[in-house]
Amino acid sequence: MVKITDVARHAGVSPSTVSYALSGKRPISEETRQRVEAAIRELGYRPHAGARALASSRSNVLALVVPLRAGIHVPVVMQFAVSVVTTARRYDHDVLLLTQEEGEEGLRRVADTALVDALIVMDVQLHDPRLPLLRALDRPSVMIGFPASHAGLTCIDLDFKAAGEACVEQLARLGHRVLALVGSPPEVYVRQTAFAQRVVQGFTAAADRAGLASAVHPCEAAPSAARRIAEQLLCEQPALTGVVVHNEPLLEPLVDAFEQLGLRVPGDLSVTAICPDELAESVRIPVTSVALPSGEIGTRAVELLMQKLGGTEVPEATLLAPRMTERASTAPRALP
Amino acid sequence: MVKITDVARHAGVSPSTVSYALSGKRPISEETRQRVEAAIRELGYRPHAGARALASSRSNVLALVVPLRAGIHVPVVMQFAVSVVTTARRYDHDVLLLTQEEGEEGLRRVADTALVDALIVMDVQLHDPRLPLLRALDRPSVMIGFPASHAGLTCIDLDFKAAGEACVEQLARLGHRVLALVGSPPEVYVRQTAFAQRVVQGFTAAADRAGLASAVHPCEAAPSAARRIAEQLLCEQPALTGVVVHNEPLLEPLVDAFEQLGLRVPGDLSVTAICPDELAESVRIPVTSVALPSGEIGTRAVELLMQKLGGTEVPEATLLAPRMTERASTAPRALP
DNA sequence: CTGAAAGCGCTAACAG
DNA sequence: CTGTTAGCGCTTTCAG
Repeated sequence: MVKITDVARHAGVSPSTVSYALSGKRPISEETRQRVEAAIRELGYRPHAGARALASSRSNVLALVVPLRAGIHVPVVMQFAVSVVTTARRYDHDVLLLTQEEGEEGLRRVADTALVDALIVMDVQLHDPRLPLLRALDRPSVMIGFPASHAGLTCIDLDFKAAGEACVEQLARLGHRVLALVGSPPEVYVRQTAFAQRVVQGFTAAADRAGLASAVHPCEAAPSAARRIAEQLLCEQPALTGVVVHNEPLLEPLVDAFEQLGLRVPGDLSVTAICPDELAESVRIPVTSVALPSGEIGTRAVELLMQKLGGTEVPEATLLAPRMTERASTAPRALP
Repeated sequence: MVKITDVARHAGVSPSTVSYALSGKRPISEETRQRVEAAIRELGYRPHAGARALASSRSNVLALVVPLRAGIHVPVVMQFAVSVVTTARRYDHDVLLLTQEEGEEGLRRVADTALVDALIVMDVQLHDPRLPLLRALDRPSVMIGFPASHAGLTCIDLDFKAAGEACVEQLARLGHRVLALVGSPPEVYVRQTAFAQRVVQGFTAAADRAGLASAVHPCEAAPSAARRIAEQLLCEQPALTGVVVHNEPLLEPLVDAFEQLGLRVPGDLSVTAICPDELAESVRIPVTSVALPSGEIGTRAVELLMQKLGGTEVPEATLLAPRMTERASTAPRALP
């Protein structure tokens, strides 16, 4: 293995000069830098990550904790993970993958052994048991999602309440008076995942404000549930003309189910969703939607972490404003 | 930060004794071990990962390279990643997440900097550009999937050829004489992903052997493609009664499309698939399928790597035998 | 702008 | 069964 002293000797400089040439932490004359770089290239030198971590107390590794639970949409998690890795690499960091299953002990382990410099935690619950730990850890962290109280923590997420409102307002603007929200699976609400509840809050508040009739239906994510929920909706709200879907796997099957029940989308029923743009676009009838920008959230999460690692203060809460795209699934309410 | 010398002092032993008590690499008297463990607990000691890696030249981290490409089914990748992480933890290892995008340079980087001890590479192509590198690296690796030639490498995967054959044989047994394979998206074949081709080989070979008519149709993964491909199949093979689906996102929509075209499944058309069991079970008409055991493959991949790290020889090729489960989508061919 | 040298915290000979 | 000690390869004062 070629080490820094080999490079130094080859370039006719001291090891510290090589180190500084690499880190840029102090000025190096152009000529010396050239020689060092040449030596590095010729010898194929790669600094040893462990030695570096030991000497500098920085591992240049971030931990990413991904959820495994039922009711979360896998492609969103994956897209998020990819954007975290990609962004981390831009800052010369790598990403260690942890599963939710490892729990608090896992977080403590990677932080206390200095395996990672900082942590990103996904799928935060309203009363997440990891909160006290994250506050106590000597390493910075960013949470995707908002717990009940985030004092002393850094959180980022789509503004799901505003997203729910935006969907309602759009439908209201189109003249719809009776709305329904088809939400996430019941277990997601039971375990108090904040984002699901926030959508409900926004949806209900906006509907009330606009004087619209509204109903909320948590729903299994299985496509087979689509037909059942569609029938139930039409039965309970015969005058229904506007539907908001916050349940990725159900979106396409639900639109199909409506059509099979003889309702044209958007002729009889306007549909909007909160989901990744790619999904909304891929439905047979492209769906008007508020984007779930997993990629952007991942990128921003890493950027926040990098600022914290650099000693910069960052806002405790970052709520991304909803961005709605009109597609083929919404239209003005047909006159009776 | 509490370090090993603190623990040693607190327990009245030498640092090396603490180290050995932790690693078990040499016998420690019961009494001493107790004292050391007590000291560790009382002080909340955690060995520093970097220091450990430097001194032992083992980071206890594995690299996992995940594919990002179009045409791969995200939940399979995710399930695979989770099983790798879970199994790695059982061996006291962590997992560093790399994206395909980083390419060969990424592999070289994490290997040469000693960030990781070993690598797992997914989505291997027939003529994968990473092969020479993996052979040359001084660290062991395991590939998920089989390249054209795997001499000097370790590969593991479902036996996709046998899986394709199993599907045909099952349909043949039920009396079906005209079969079609609805495959992965064209780009998957174009870039020569081995597993997709192997399914085709197995399907075609088994059909020919049994004297059955057969046709292969690569197909986009979008649900919207289902209706189109269904019509095309029936048009080109009017006598079609057996379909093999190797395209996860298309499975449910395709079954729906057949029914909408007036074909009963399994009454008029028997359908089998190669996909994760959970997917096959979740379709409205549960589908007879050969399981894609991502979890098992992940586990086995880690176990192979651990053996290699331990200096044990392992087989170059591990092909998992297909396991077929009969469900509601297959039935004997109706008499004309 | 550059060098010398003291660690970072742990492991693994070596010695007993 | 346990202790002593010499590194592992790099960063970062301190000195010039």
